[in-house]
Amino acid sequence: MSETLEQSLARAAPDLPPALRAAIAARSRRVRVGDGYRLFGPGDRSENFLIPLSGTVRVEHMGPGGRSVVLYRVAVGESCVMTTSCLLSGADYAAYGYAEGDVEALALPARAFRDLVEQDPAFRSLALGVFSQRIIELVDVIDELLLHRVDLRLAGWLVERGGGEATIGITHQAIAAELGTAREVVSRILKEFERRGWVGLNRGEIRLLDPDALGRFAANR
Amino acid sequence: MSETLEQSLARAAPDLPPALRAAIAARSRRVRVGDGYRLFGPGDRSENFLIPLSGTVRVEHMGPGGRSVVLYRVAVGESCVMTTSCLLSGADYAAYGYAEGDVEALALPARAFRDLVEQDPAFRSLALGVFSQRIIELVDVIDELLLHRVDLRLAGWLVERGGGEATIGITHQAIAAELGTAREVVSRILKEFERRGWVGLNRGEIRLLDPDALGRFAANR
DNA sequence: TGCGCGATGGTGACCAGGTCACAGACCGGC
DNA sequence: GCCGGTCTGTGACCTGGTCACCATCGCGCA
Repeated sequence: MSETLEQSLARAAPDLPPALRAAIAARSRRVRVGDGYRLFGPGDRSENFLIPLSGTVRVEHMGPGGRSVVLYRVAVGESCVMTTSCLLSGADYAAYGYAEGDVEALALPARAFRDLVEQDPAFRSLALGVFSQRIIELVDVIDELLLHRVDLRLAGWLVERGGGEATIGITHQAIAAELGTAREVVSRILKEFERRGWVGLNRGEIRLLDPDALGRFAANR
Repeated sequence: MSETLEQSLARAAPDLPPALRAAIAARSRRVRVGDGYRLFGPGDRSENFLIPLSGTVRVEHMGPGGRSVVLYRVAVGESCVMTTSCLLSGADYAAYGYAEGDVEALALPARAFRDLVEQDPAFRSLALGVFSQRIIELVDVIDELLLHRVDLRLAGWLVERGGGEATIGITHQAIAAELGTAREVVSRILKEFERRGWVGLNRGEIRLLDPDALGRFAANR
């Protein structure tokens, strides 16, 4: 891959103005990590504005008891603002970022971020848009946690995550982290779904036998 | 009160550069509402960037079942970004804003907000800072909700809210909304605190008899 | 003054979900 | 084929949320 940063960015974020892509590429470095790699976490001081070129970044919060929730995902061409936020507000990180799939990303240093905000109107609206988006997503997470009824949420999550595919490869523990609940709860509910014939269970995988029934069940919320 | 908007803003936000204060004041209108007034809510289309001059604005999220949580408070000189966020990201409101105390505020229309972001570096950093701050606060709320142990959280909340005062005037229902739990739960726990001699209860008020004990209890988290 | 009504608080019964403890199943490497 | 770690299943138990209902208070008003 002898592609320049700018070319990579053009593929990942074709909507950005070319001048902005050039400006970002000029001050970023390329980061490549494998599936599951921890890109950032509490205590790190590597304040970068991350822009995935391939793969996504899962941003999780971990509470004191070790339980965690997925706050949001950073898709290709979007950007993660957690680190930037903490930098700007002076607070410490409250989140971990993990690679999902092999991730290639641009890392724009905090200094360059500030400069671009000053100089480039398109970058400003990009940054503000991303911040807004994250705020909305966080409120959605809060809504989910308040609403609970884990069985309904799990059913909905399965259908959404399945996205037409017949099988989902994931552990119960990982699902628990997605939903902000405990592993045992996920196991119990999945077992119940299996009894009803909605899913088939194997180690590390879930077969969706009746996505429609799951969808209807989830819609009872 | 024949004070100009600019003078009011100078009192509320003395740290802002005078030129920025003038620019904000020039395009804002003054809003005055009484305690408890609903400043915004889902479905409204009055996109304003609110800057309280006196009183604070409580931003609450309400879930489908009618249960609510306080997301954050906007203090004097700060600003609420919920409406702005929704505007920028195209999503619908997920929150209500209520006046706490008699609130006087500047309302800066969305259009003016965008213009100021473009033109004024100080306003840009103000806006980005506020967004960052809110993100951190939302993650804190998520942390609290995950951690639960409502009795510990309630004890901590009482001490913090009391702030040295001997009495807090508030209903159990309102406390439940603060913590994102149910009224009955608050009543039960407060009753237990009363049995232990930590608080005294009267309709609409809570006397803190032993804040130290409450503090120690909360610290067990 | 006393009546009525809405807001507030108290309580018991019950269910959902989280925690703890532990066992069994599976999987890869040696 | 054995052994370790990882993943899953399950029962016992506790906390918290929901529901139903009543008691009490404050206040306006006949």
